[in-house]
Amino acid sequence: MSEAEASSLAGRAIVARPRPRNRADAITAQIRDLISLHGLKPGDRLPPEWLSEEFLQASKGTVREAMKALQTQGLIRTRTGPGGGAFVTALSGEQAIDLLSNLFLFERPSIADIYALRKQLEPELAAGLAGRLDEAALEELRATIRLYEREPETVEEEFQQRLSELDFHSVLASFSENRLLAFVCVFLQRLLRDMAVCRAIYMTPNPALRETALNYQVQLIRVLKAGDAQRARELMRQHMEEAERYMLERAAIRQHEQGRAGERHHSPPSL
Amino acid sequence: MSEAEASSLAGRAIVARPRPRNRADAITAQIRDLISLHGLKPGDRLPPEWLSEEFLQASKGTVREAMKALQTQGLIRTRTGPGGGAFVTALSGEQAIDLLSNLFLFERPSIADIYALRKQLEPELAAGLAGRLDEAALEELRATIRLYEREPETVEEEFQQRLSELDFHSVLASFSENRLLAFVCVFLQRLLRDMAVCRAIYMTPNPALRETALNYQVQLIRVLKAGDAQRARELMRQHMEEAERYMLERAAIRQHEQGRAGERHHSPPSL
DNA sequence: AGATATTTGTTCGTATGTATT
DNA sequence: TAATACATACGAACAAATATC
Repeated sequence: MSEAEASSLAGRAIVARPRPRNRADAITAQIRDLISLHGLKPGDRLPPEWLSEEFLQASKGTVREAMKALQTQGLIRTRTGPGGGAFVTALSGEQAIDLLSNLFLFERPSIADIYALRKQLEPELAAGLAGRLDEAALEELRATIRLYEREPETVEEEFQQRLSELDFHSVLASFSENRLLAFVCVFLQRLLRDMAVCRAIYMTPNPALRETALNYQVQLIRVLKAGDAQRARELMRQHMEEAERYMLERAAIRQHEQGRAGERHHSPPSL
Repeated sequence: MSEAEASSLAGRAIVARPRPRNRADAITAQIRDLISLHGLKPGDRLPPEWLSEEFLQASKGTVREAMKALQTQGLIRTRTGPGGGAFVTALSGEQAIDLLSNLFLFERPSIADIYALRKQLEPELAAGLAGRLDEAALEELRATIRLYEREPETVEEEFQQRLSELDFHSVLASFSENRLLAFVCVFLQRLLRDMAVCRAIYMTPNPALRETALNYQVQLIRVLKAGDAQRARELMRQHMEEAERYMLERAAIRQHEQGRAGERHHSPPSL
């Protein structure tokens, strides 16, 4: 069986598209199909005739609406002026995370939920990087560490340092050859960042944790350079477990304090 | 420090929004902020005055464009008729996966990439479910298995059975209390489904694999019912490793065959 | 540097469709 | 059934951005 046959068969079997609710949605699907059918790649310009009112049998406003949908899906971007028009783009990781962040807007995962994944994935990420980082990459990691090397003086600085600590993990992820793994890790970090509880926790000074985290990361850079995958995995695993323990503990204390105060802060979701 | 202070501080520190490229984008952001600020929840109706041309200082078409963006982000849905309008919704898992699928459209992850995550996550998922499934859930799993119990007779049936096999994992995920973990697992399954290579592999008959997969899943249901988390984890780990081994092996064979034939099928991305 | 052509972005008025009461 | 309140769609004109000559 050829690739094409397989593709069409699978396509028939899998994609059960919902009936479009209006003209704009139908056009969105139509243009997506055209892109797919013609194998357009990022950077390619959409032929203007595909977007013409005559071809689509819709007015300019409706077509614009469809384009806006494709745009927010990260599939195209438009440019004005001569030679402008709609161009195929690849959805960026950041944009994808922004879109995904809406998924857990109203029903946030718990700290334990997030760490259940981090504990599994970040060690693998670290292990996969052992012996594969060049000097420039190592230096970038060291530079990130330097941002929280010194004792913080203000609450704001404390907070910024914690964010940089998370950044360390993002930078690490960015070096992974497994884009999928990197993406999920960065997404998990972003979820942590955005959680109100975590943000509050991040602002409570904790010199001891800072010290040990720093220690982990210095060690990690060393074993990554040495190419010891097993040791890197183990280090990260310990780091994750310690971090989770700390976060859960602080969250419990906070909840207890708030319970005593009798206050119920239903903080609005941060979009 | 209060929750509100923490939130605003963090907000300032984290969200560095790119300047909107046009009026519609600005309105999109503005409305999102209004929803967030007023703590609107799924089901709530957006006050019509927020969408009025006077308030937003924009025309109908532009406002509509902004609404279309919010709609494709899964944040609102609109209803016609009296009492209709724009309503806040929670982004559904399916819609989120659809949005995410665009991320790896042009640069697909490899089978190894996907299994690097599946191997870590699915065993945890299984372990977390041990002893927590009621009879209805167990029955749903058994029903899924029945779909590929019998020997397939046609290629199409073979293919459908493989999809049902993947469905087993989706159903399993749907029972998890960790929505985040469930989401990532289902997304990984979807990535596998959509890969052209996998679809081709799925169509090559393999009675032995079907048999062992079935065996794994029957055993898994048993230990889940018995509440043996450790055994569930181990079973799933083995199943994942075996599945990966098989997929990689078949992919290598396929590539070899195609190399001999001298053909290069650049299959268009399936949107 | 400045005029010009091309293409997206925005507006306004109007008309039609659709679901509730 | 009819009136109502809302979304959806159209089209012509105008504004803004940007590449080319």
